Parts: sequence; structure tokens; C-alpha cells
Amino acid sequence: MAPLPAKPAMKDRILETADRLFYLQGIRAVGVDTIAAEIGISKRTLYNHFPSKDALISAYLARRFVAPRASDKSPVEQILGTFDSLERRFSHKDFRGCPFVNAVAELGEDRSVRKVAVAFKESRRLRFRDLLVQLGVANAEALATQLALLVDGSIAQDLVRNDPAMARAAKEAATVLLRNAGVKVGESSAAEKAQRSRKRAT
Amino acid sequence: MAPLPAKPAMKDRILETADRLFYLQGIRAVGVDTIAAEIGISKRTLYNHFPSKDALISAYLARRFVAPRASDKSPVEQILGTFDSLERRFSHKDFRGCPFVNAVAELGEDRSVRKVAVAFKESRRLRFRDLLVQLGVANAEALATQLALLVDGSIAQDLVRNDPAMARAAKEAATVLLRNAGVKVGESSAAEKAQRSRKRAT
DNA sequence: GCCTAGTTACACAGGTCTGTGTACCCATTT
DNA sequence: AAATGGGTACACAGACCTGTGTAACTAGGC
Repeated sequence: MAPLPAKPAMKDRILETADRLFYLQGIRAVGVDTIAAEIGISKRTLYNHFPSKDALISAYLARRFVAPRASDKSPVEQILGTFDSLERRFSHKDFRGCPFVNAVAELGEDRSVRKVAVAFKESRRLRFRDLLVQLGVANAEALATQLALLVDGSIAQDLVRNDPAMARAAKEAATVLLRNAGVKVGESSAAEKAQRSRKRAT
Repeated sequence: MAPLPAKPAMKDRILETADRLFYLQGIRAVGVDTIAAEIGISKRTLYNHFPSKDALISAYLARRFVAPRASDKSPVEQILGTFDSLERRFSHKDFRGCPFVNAVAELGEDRSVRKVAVAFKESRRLRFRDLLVQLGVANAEALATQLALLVDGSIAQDLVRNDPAMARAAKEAATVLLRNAGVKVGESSAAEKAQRSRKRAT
């Protein structure tokens, strides 16, 4: 008996809707009734697929934890491209910060939530670290942490300010940090050029 | 008729308690009953001092918005001292991130909350900018934004990781950015020295 | 035609939340 | 002694929340 092929549509629909509402309005702010009503199903059906709201929350966070796909671009392009991609996401009106940080902020001391949030942050830091190692940077660990700080800083700032320029500011800071670590970075923006000429003049 | 001199104790007690519980457990997670019970007063008394929970939330955020006090230290010490002070706060077990970011995260599209959060973030950025101007840094605006990113990034990272070292990482990144802008920074830590010697070797 | 699995409608239990209404108490002032 | 202001005790309205129980419906596979 092949495991029913086209059947798990409902569970996905529930999860997709929960994801959207949790992320946009907050986890505590969205009730299961609201999710069911949004899809047009009965609350009973929802509870037939997820045993509790907690299970739905866990599935939501697990779904947000997507592993970064491999890329054929150069390590430097991948690192700086992270900030370009952030800027695009900031410009989207539905961007509301990091779902993991938000979940920790509103669910407080919940152990499992914190655990997945830490795992997510660490996975991004490790991706930076690996790229830096490829570039031959000596202290890749410390620099990767600093790049991760810039990512989360720009996300937090955009969450309150709704200003995609925060991603560009982070990218410029990241460029300075990379150059300081001996990485050759091409494609310098006007702002960066101004910064460097200023430095020469000093 | 002098306005009752020693009387506003109760209102302050309510606000102090609300502040503590809101910050530690989240605003939505704490009910007015809980706050009243914690102080040992009746819920009626609480509502005699604040017309609604929303008013209490506003007062909580206003109370957190403390203007930075003047300092006699040098601008560089003030800027880098920000990160030392962050590290101390991270080490305290009751640190739970930035109250404004957390409030925006859990209250979502609330206009007034977003407004005060933006004002707070901007006030810190302007403080950095003024200090950088005192240092004669040319592009103080952009650098101040970058320093603010490091602050918020380390706060977000510590919120999920509970790792005060995030503040030190931010400080090292800030040091690099300052030096890159032509600022003379003394007192270099071991990590920074290593970073510079590595750079020379490249 | 029949069986089964998924879905539905709907009521309800039991809890929490914000906010109000009411009557009383007690201390200080006048 | 009387009045006033602040606090207390307590019930309650009305909303919303999570989660369950139950009986009926419906579509596809046999």
C-alpha cells in the first residue's frame, strides 16, 4: 500500500496559513479558530492534523528553518549577497523581522523554542564561517560572529523602522570588516569609495 | 494646596511591577490580575491608577525610554563603553533583549508602540552620531547607523543565545569600523592585536 | 451497493482575559 | 464628629482561548 500520494494537501494548507498568520500577527495573537476560519475548515479538522497549538507552533518554526541551498557564486559574493537578499526582503511589505527572535521574544522561557532559535542562528553563523575559511581568513570564527551580528542588527532595525537601507548599511560595514581581514572585495559602491578616500586623506 | 507630597507611591509601585513582568514574561503573557496580585493590591486599585492595560503598556515603554546621561569620558570611550555596558547587562540573568523590539515583535502593527520604538532607536543612533562628529569623522551619519546595527545585533543574538560574548564581538567589530574611519583607538584587546598582526602578514 | 477515511457542524467544558459595579473600610483632615 | 479620598473585597459581564465529544455527511475504493 503506497502511502497516499496526493493526500497531505490539507495539513500543508493548515501549516501554510498558520505560518502566515503567526509571522504577521504574532503567535499569541492568533488563535486556532482564526486559522481554521481563514482556510474555511472546521476547528475539528485542524485538531485532527495537529494535536495541539504547541505542535502547530513547533511545525511553524521547523518550516521556517530552511537550510541554505548551495551556490556556485564566489564566497565573497555569497557573503555580501546575503545583505542584498536581506534588502529585498526588507522591501517586501510582509517582512516582520526574524521569526525565531520574535518567537523567543513573545514566548519567553520556552525551552524548545529557544533551542530551535539557537540552532538557526548558529547555522547561519557556520555558513559564514565556512565561506570565510574558503577565503583563507585566519580568524574565521570571530569574523563570522561579527557578520551574523550585522545581519541580526539590520533585521531588528528594519523591524522597527521599516527601512530597507539598514541592509545596505550592514553590507557596507561587512565590506569594511572583510577588507580588514585581508579579503579582496571588488564592486565597491559609491559610499564605500567615499569612505576609503576619506581614510587615505587622514 | 500643595499637590500631595509623599502620595504617588502606589502608581509607581504598579508601574515598576508591570515593567518587570512585561519585560521578563512578555506583554501579552502578563494579565492585569497578575500584576495586581504580585503587588498585593486589588485589581480595582490598579484600574483606579491606569484607565486600561494599553495605558499601562504605554507608561511601561515611556519609562524604558531613558535619555542617556552626559558623560565626562572621551567620545571614543563612550562609544566603546556602550558595548562594555551591554556585556554587563547581558551577563545579568534578567536581561531579555530590547523591550522596544520585543514590544514591536509581539504587538505587531500597533502604531504608538512602533512610534516610540523608532524614537528610541533613533535617539541612540543620534548619540553615536554626535560623538563621531566630536571625533571629526566625516561620514558620521553612516557610521552611527552601522554602530547601531552592531548594538541591536548583539542584543538579538544574546536574547536567543544568552551569550555575553556577543557584546565583545560587537565591540571588536566597532573598533575595526572606527579605525577604518580614521579614529585613533587605544586599548586594544588581545583579539584585536591578533587580527591586526594577521592583516600585516597578508 | 457498501465501507472507510476525512471532513463538517455544533455544542460545550473549563480556563483566562479586560474592565466595571458596588458596598465597605479606614485614616487623615477639617 | 463628619466628610473625604484612597484602598479592599468580591461578584460579574462579555469576550476569547484551547481542546473535546458527537453525530452526520461525502467521496473514492472495493
